[in-house]
Amino acid sequence: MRNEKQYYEQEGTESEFLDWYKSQDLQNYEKPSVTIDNVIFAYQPHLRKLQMLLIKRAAHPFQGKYALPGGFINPNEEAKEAAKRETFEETSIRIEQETQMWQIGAFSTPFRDPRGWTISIAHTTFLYPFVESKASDDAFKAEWVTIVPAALDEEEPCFVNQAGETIHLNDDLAFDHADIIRTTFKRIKEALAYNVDITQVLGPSFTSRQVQELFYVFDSKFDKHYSLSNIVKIYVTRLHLLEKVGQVTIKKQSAGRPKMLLSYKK
Amino acid sequence: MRNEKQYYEQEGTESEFLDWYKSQDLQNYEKPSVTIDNVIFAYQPHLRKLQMLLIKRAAHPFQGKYALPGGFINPNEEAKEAAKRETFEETSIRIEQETQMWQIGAFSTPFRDPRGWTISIAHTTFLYPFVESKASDDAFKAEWVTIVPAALDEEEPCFVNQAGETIHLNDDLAFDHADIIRTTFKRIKEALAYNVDITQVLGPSFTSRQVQELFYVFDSKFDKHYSLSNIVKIYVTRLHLLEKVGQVTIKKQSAGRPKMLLSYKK
DNA sequence: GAAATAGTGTCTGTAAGACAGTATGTC
DNA sequence: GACATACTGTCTTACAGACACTATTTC
Repeated sequence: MRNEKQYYEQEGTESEFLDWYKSQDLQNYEKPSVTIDNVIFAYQPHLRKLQMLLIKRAAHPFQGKYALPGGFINPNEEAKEAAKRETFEETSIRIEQETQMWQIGAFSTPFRDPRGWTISIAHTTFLYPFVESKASDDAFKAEWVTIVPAALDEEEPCFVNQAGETIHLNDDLAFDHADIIRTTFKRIKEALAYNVDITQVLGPSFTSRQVQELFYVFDSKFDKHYSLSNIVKIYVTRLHLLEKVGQVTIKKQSAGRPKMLLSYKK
Repeated sequence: MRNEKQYYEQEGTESEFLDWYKSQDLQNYEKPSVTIDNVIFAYQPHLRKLQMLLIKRAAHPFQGKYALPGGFINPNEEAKEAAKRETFEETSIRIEQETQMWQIGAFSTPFRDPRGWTISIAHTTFLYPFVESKASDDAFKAEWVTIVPAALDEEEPCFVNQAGETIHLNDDLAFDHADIIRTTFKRIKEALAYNVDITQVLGPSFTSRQVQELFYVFDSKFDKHYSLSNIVKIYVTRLHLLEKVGQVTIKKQSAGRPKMLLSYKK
C-alpha cells in the first residue's frame, strides 16, 4: 500500500494520480460548514442617510437578535458569487456585476455558531440603487437600518431600525456579526485615504456634501466643520478618484448656489 | 414535520432547538475542505536578506512546483492556530504566540485544487528568529528562498532558491499560490504608511538601513537613494511606530559612524 | 589621513486643512 | 434685498523628500 501511494504521488502522471486519489475516498475527516456573510451598505435617498441591511431573527439560534444576510456556499462557487446569491435569496436584492464588493476576511473563532463547526467568509457590498427588501421567510425579516456615526473615535457606530429602536453592536447582534461589522467599518475607514469605492452607494453623481456626510459615518474627522473644498482638492485634483460632471441643473433644490456634481471614476 | 420545525425554531427554548437541530442530521449537503496557507517571511542574518519559505513538491499534484506551507484546518480550531500548527508540522518551525501574523483572506476560486473543492484561508507571518527548516516528509522539502525585489512597480518580485535558481510567480508556483503571494505583497506595501509589523523579522533591534532595505522589497520607492533620515523622521518622530534604543556598542562593525539602533514599538 | 558609513540640520515643494470672500440661488 | 448655500482662492502649518554638512569609525 505504501508502494501504491508512492507510485501515484511521485512516479505516475498527474492524471493517474488524480484518478487514484478520487477513488481513495479520503473524505472521512471532518469538514466545516462554510458560510458567507454580507455587510451591505446603501444610501436611502429620502432620508439622505447611509443604511445597512440586517435580518431580524424570529427563530433560534439568537432568536430576536439581528444578523447579517448570508448562508452556505455551494460546491465550487466563488465566495463572492455565493454572497450575491445568498443576498438575493434572503432579501430579494440583486447585486449587479458592476457593484463593488470587498472581501473582509474569514471568521473562524471556535464555537462561533452553536449549531456546529462553521467558518464564515465576510464581505461588504456598496449597493446602488437603494431598494426595499422583501423577506423570503417570515422567520427572518430583512430590514434597512440607519447608521448613527460614532461621535468620537472611541465610540462605536450604532443603528436605528424602522421602528425607531436603537441597535447596539454589543448586545443586539447574533453570532460574531458585531465583530464582522466592526472589522468592516475599520477597513473602509482605513481605505478612505486612497480608495472611495463606498461613494458608489451615492449613485452616478453626487455632491461634495454627500461625500462628506458619507465619509463621516466611517471617520469622525469628516465632521460638519470639514471643508468641502478640501474633498474636491484631495479626491478630484490630486488622487483623481472622483471627477466633476457638471452642476445640478434642476433648480428649486434649496437656497444657494448650484451644487457641483461629482462622480466615481473608473 | 413543518409544525415540529416551527416549534423548535421559534417557540421552544434555544437549547431545545439545538438538541433537535443536532438530532436532525442536516449534514448531508456537501462541504468544502478548508485549508490554511502561510506566507512566512524571515530575515536571513548572514545573507542580510529577506527570505520566504516555500515547499518544493516532489509529489502530485503540481509535482516539481513550489507551494506555500499549509494544510487542513481542524474542527473548531481558529484559522490562525491552524496556520501555526501546520507550519510546525510541515517545516518544524515554531511560530511563537507573540509573533505577528495577519490574515490575508479566503481564496475560493473554483477548481483551484484539482483534488476537489477546497477553500484556503491565507495568512502571512513575520518570523523571528530565523531558523532553518527540517522537512518532515521527503516528498515536500521546505526551503528558504531569497526575495528579489521588483525593480519597477510594473514588475513582480521573484525568488532565488538555495541552488541559485530563479523562481517566477507566473510559472513555478502550485495551486493559486502565486495569487496569494501577490496579494500578500500588495497588502504589506499598502500598510507601510501606517504599520511596520514587518520589521519584527529584524529582531529586537535593527538599523535604519536594514529598515530601508526591508521596505524596498515591498515598495520600490524605498530604493538606495531613499534618505535614511526620513525613515527616522517618519516612523520614530511622527508615527511613533519605531523607537531609538541606543547605538551599536561592539566596534569593528565596519568603517563609519556607529549605527543607531531602532526597535519595533508595542 | 583617506575612505567609508551614518547621523544632523536645513531647505524646498507639496499637500491638508482652515477660512475669508465671492458667486448664485430662493423667498 | 435678505438670506441661504456652496464654490474660489489664499494662507498657514506640517510633512515628505533631498541634500549638504558633520561625526565617528576602520585601515
